[in-house]
Amino acid sequence: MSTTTSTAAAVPATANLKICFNSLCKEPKSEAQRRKGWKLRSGDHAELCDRCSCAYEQGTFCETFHLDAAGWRKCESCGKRVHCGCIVSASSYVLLDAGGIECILCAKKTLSMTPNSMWSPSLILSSQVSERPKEHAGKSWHQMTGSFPSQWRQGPHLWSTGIQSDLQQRLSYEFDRPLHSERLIAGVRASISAQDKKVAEPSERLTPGNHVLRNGTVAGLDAASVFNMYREEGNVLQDSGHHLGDNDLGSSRKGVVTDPCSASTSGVNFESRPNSYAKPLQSTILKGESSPLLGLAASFSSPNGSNGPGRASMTQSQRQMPPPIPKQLSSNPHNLNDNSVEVRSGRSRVDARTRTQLLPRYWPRITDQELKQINGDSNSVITPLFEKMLSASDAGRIGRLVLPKKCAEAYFPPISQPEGLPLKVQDASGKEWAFQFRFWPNNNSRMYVLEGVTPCIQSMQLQAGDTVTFSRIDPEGKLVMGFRKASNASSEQDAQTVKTGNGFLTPPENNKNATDFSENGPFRSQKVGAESKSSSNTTDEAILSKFGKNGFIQKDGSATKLSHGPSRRKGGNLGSRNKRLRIESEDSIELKVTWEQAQELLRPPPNDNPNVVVIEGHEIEEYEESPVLGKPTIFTTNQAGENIQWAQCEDCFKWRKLPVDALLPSKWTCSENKWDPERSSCSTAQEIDTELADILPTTAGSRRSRVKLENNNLEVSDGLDTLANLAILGEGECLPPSSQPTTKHPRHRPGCTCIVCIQPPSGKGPKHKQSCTCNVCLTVKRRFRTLMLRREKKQTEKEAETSKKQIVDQSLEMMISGSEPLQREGKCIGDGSLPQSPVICVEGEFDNDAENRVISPSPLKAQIDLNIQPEREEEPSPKSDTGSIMRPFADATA
DNA sequence: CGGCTGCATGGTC
DNA sequence: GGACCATGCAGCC
Repeated sequence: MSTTTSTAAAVPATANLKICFNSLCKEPKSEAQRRKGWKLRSGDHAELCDRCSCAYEQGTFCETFHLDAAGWRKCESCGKRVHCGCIVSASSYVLLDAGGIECILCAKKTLSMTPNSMWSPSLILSSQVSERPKEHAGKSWHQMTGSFPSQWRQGPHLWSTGIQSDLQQRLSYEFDRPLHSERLIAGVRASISAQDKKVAEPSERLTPGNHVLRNGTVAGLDAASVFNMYREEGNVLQDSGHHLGDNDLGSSRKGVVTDPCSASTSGVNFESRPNSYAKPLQSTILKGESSPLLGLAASFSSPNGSNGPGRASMTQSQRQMPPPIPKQLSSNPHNLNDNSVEVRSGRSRVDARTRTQLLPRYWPRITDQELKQINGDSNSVITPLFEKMLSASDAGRIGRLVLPKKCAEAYFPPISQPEGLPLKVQDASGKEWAFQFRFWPNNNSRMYVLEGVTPCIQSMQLQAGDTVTFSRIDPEGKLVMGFRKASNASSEQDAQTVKTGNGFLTPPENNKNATDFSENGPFRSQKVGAESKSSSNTTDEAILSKFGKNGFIQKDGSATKLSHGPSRRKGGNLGSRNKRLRIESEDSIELKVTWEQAQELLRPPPNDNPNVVVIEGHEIEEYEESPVLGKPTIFTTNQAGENIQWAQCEDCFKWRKLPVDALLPSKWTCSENKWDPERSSCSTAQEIDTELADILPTTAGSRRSRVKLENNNLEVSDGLDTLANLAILGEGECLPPSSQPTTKHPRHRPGCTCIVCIQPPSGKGPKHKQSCTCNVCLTVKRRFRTLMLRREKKQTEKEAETSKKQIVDQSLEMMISGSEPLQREGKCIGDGSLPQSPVICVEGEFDNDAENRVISPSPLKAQIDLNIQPEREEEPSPKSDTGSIMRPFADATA
C-alpha cells in the first residue's frame, strides 16, 4: 500500500469526486464540467475537466498528457505515432507478429483479411486490464518476480504467434492471480478506449474486472497489462495506466505498484483521430464477442463469461492459456518454497514457477459470482487460491484434509514444525473454522494436512467427490473455504464443459452465468452470509449450486468426473487407468496383434548375414537391415532328413518346393519359382511329395487345399503359426522332438523350445510344444486368441446377420454331407472373416464347438479351422475376452 | 476397544 | 525414477 502511487486518477471515479480524473490535468480540481471521459470498469466514466475531456474526445489525450511518457511507437503500416500501453490508448494499437505495432486502423484492415491475427493485449484484454495494478498497489506486490508460469505462456498461440510485445512482458504479474479471481469491489473501471463511452457498454463487456486497491479504490488495468501479465516472467508491476511502451520495459517498475489510474494521467491517444476508428474498434473488438478478434478480447473479461468484473472469461484462444495460478496468499508468507518472494509489504508470494507447478486440478474454478457470494462485502477482494476434490480420506471421519503440497506451501502459512499452525478458515457463510495446518514428513518431503476439518465438512455436508475451494479475502487476508457439490458440478459440467486447447474446460453455462451476473450487476451486493444464514443448509447448497453451475471451470478431465467417484484422484486415476486399460485391451492389443501379424511375415533381409549373439545361452540372430515381408511357408522334412520349404502360389494355390533358405515375397507365384523352372508356371502340376501330402492332401489342380496338420512335420513360420498349430493340436500332443536340424536354425531341432526357435523372421525351425507354458508361448497364445476374437468380432460386425446364418447353414450342411470339403473356398466358415487369406479348414477339426475353433490371422494360419462362432465368443463381457479366447487354448496352456 | 496420531506404503502422474 | 498423495496401519491413548 505504501507503494501505491495512487494519483488523483486512482481515486475511483465512482467516488464521484469532482476532480478531473486525469491526474496530469493542470486543473484537477475543476469540478464544473465533470464531463465524461473513457468508460471505467465500474460502468462509470472518468470524469474529466473540460480540457481533458476535449482532448479525450479529440483523440489527443495521449498527445496532450503522455507526450513525454514512454511508449510512443510508430505504426508499422502507416507510420503514425501511437502511444502504446496507457489505459486510454490501450485499444489503439495491436502488436504485430514480427514485432512492432500497428495502429488500430491498420490492424483493422489486417484483421479483415486475417481473422486470426494476434491482437494486442490491449485489445484482447482491455477489459481485464485494470485489475492488477491496484491489486499490486494495494498489496504491495513489489516483487512479482516470480516468472509467470511458462506453461501458461505456452498455451495460447497468441504468445507464440504474435503477441510478443514488450508490453506483454511487463504485466504478466497480472496473471499472478487467478484469471477468474476478481476484485469484487466496485470501483473505477479503466476505460479501454475513449470510444467506450460512445459504445454501448463496451468496456462493460470487455473490462469487467476491477482491481481493488488496498485503500479500497478500484483500479483498472488496461488489457495489455492483464494480457501481459500472463506472459510476464519478470513479474513486473505495471501501472496499467502507465505507458507500456518499449521504454517502459526497462523500467518495468518491478515492485512498484502504481495506480493504474495514474496512467489515466493519460489521455486519449487514439491516434489523432480516435473517432475515426473508435467505433470500428469497438464494434470489432469491444462489442464483438463473436468476432474473431473479439472472441478473445470480449470473452476474456466479458461479464458474459460469467466472470464478472475482474474475472476473465477467456475465449477459446485465451483459454488456451493456462489458467492463472493462484496467487500466493499474501497474508501468509510462505517461505517453504524457495520460490517464494518476499514482497515489500512483508508479504510473500510464491514464485510463478511454483504456481505453475500446481496441478490443474487444483486450479480454482471459483467464479466471480461465487467469490462475490463469499465476499459479500464489496470492499474485499477475493482471490481464489486452489481447490481440491475431497477424497474418501478427506471426507472421512479422520478429519484430515490432505492438502496439495504445492498449494499448501504456496498459500498457507509456512510451517517448519510438523505440529504446524492453527489456521482459521472462514466458510462462505462467514462462519469461522479452526483447523490445524500441519504436515508429516513423507518420503523426504512433506504431506500437508488440515486437521479438524470434520465439523466443517459435515457442516457443508460434503462428501468424497465434492470439492472444497480455498480463497483469500483481502485485505484481511482471511482464508475462505468454499465448496462445490460434485452432484452439482459434475453433471452439467461434464456435459457442457468445453475443453479448449489449453486444457481448460469452460462450462458453457458460463455465459449464462455471466448473464445472470450481469443482470445482477457486476457488483451486486449479495451477502453470502445473509444468504447462508437464511437457510443454513440450503444456503450452502445454494451457494454450492451456484458454484457448481456458475463457475467452476473444469480445466481437466478429472475435474469433470466429480460425480463419478468419491475421489477425484482415485476416480480420475481409475478412470484414466480404465481408459488406458481399454486402450490396452482394444486398440493396443489390436496394434500388438498387428505387430504380431507383421512379425510373422517378417523375414531376414536377404542379403544380410546375421550376427549371432548369445543371450542366456540362446543364440539369437541379429540383422542389421530391416526385415522384409515374406510369404508364409511350410517346412517339412523328408524321409532322407532333408528339409524342404513349401510355398503356395498366390494364383493357383499349388504348393511348390523351395530351398529351405528361400525367401519369398509376400505375393509369390509360381512364375517366381526360380528354383524349379519346371514348376514356374501355374499350369504345371503340383509336385507330389509325401511329406507335403501328409500335410496338404490336395487335389491336383484344385484350388482347395486341405491342410492336415501333422505336428511332427509341420513347421510353421512363426510363433503365431506355431500357436495356431498348438491351438489345433490336442493337449498332450507335442511336437515330437526330431533329430532333424531345423532349416533356419541348424543348431536347433524340431521341438526345440529355445527362444531362437520362436524368432519370427528366421525362426522357421521347430516351435515350442503345444503344451508349452513358457511366458512366450502363453503370451503369444493369448495374443493370438485375442487377435482371433477381435478379428472375428470385426468381421462379424461387418457381416450381416444373414450372411452369418448362411455361413452356419453352409457349415452345417457340409457337416451333414460330410463329403464336402469344409475348406472349400468361399464356403468355409471364416473365409468371409479373412477374405484375404486362403482359409483352410483343418480336416476333422470342424465342429460346432467353438472351443475348437480358431481363426488364422495369416495365410499360413489359415490352416487352422476358422469355424469360430463369434456370437458365442462375444457372449462374455469384454473383460472375458481373453478368457473366451483362451478357452480354445485352455488345454494347450494347461 | 475405539479413536487418534504419525508414519509407511503403494498407486498414479 | 521421483514426487505426490490417498490410504493403510501400527502404536498409543
